Amino acid sequence: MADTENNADRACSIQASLDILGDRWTILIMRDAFRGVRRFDDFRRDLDIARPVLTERLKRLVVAGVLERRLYCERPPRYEYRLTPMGAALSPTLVALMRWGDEWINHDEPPTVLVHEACGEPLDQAFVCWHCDETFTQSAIASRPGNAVTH
Amino acid sequence: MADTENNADRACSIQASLDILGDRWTILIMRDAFRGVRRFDDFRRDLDIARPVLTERLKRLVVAGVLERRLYCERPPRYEYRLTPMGAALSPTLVALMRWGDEWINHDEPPTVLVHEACGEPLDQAFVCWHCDETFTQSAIASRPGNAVTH
DNA sequence: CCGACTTGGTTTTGATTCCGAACTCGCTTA
DNA sequence: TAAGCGAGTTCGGAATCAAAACCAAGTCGG
Repeated sequence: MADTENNADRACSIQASLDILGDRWTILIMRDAFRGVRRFDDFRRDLDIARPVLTERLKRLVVAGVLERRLYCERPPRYEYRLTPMGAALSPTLVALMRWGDEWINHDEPPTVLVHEACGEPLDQAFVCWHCDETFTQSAIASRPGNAVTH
Repeated sequence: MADTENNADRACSIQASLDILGDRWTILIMRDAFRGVRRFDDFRRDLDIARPVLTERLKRLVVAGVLERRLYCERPPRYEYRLTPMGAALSPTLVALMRWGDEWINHDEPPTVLVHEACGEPLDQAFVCWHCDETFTQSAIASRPGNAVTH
């Protein structure tokens, strides 16, 4: 391996994700989308974001395939922004962020609790090894290069 | 509740987390910290980030309690930045981001795979209901206000 | 039929923030 | 003595941001 290599060059899915999500507003826009916000002005009011910035961010998210721009009224033409499956797949990321904030910043007063729909009890996020059929929140985790890299 | 209320005002742990992590560089800095990067110039080279920006970000992360600035050499004085427990607790967030990038951007060639240290098999991230003793990756999830908010 | 209002933007105009390059400081090594 | 290194600080100029005004297409109230 060349010694000029650095992690920024190396393919990294965190980097790739942040190329789409990595600015001050985008993750908050996605959070709102999860909460059911769909319309331009609702995003704008809710986030208190400047219009041109919101316009640009929504466009980028649509291009990235995370939101879909859909006509919901023909005359006058009105558009709404909805989560695509790719966007909906962000839920573990947002949940992880929320739980981290709950635990380390808002400590004893989590503003929102996620519950198992079937039983109504609070739920947790964890790592699972389907092979060992084991669940753990601690980090008994190692990493190795994927199939794109030979080791 | 006042109708001027919006989600930005409302206490939100995602918002709180992003107040610490929410700019173009911070999450990448944390990723590097997880990979074992500790020194100023290593971060700088690895991320190709401007020095003043890195200085400011590291300071903020130390103030936030996510990194610890530790003297590792007395003469000349040299400091390194290490994850605190609060910082280490970000691993589920970073894993979620990585897996999302794996699945939706890098599709068939995940650059890095996480494995269960005990058995070496790939591991997954999921939601768990300890009450029902059930694990699921799909979203059978509802949310309700936490104890800080009356509904 | 006229004017006010709504949604979903675009344009324009300063104020921040960012980046690159050069400089500093304390110390080590040749 | 000079050169080099780690860890920053100090400058401009460039990109980005926010606030406010403007626009367009339609709707509603009187």
